[in-house]
Amino acid sequence: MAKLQLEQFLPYRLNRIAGAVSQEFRSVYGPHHDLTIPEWRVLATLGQFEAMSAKAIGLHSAMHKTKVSRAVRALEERRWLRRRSSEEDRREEILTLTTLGQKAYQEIVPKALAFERRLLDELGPKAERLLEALERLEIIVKAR
Amino acid sequence: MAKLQLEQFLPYRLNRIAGAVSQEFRSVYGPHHDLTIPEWRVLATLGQFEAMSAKAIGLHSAMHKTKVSRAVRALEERRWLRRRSSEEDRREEILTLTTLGQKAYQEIVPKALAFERRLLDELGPKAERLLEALERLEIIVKAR
DNA sequence: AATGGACAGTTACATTCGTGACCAACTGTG
DNA sequence: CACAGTTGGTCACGAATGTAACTGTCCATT
Repeated sequence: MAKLQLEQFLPYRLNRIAGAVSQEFRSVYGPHHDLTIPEWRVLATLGQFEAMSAKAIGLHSAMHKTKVSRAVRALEERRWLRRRSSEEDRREEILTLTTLGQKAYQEIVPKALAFERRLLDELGPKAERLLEALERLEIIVKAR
Repeated sequence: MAKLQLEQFLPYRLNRIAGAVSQEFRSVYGPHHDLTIPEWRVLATLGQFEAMSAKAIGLHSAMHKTKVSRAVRALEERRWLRRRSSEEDRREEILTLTTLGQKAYQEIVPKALAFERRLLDELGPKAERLLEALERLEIIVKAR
């Protein structure tokens, strides 16, 4: 009689751990800035690339276009980003962070990096291996 | 000016990969059995432990009690599990798989294990490292 | 230049999910 | 044994998410 130990099963473990890490990470930007995960991803992408369309943000941060659309509107209402329609293609809107948005980004990034470093430090020598394996796993899963 | 590469950022990568793996895995049991993830987890837990309360299932499979409640009802309506109230504590219900549920479990488990093995095989020697690191990471994150 | 298909982004609708209130049953303290 | 607090499970509600339809724009073909 075949059995499976759920707590050892890779898809389950990945989900569980990813959820726990995200939850923890949320306590980095949550209390001070009250961001959702989609909003954080949009902020992070715009902080990284300066100007970008919603479509491109979705591609880069692996989010559905409606998710991006809502996160963008939320950040816009917060005056953290601005949109202007593109010259070349008036269907798309070029999004950029406002000064306020940049300030928030600059506040959060060091905390985010510190959070990540703390995790990796606690992992010690296993950290390097984890990152390598994740890289490979990402490629494997993408290739389907 | 501090920057952060979202695509390299650990919480994001974990989420992304976990989601992709789950998505892929869903194609193992999805088409034939049309299960949601919570339903799969309940099934897997009962298949593993024979008899269990909803509370215990939630603890073991890391699900909110309402999620468990709904998944249990769905499986019950499908006649995959049965409930009887406990003798010792009449608040709780002891859940067990029906013959039908066991049959489904027996069908899915080999596919699930094959799916996992295929992933680990493709990871090659990195697989061992990944599992070790995940184990450690799980402990670290739980300890907060 | 006109038309049809593709595409960026938004909106409406249905589904899923978590929070909090709730009920029934247990447990401990007096 | 009475009462207060706790616990297992469900339900109602609001928030978040995905699917599908829709609007406006672009572009290829005629």
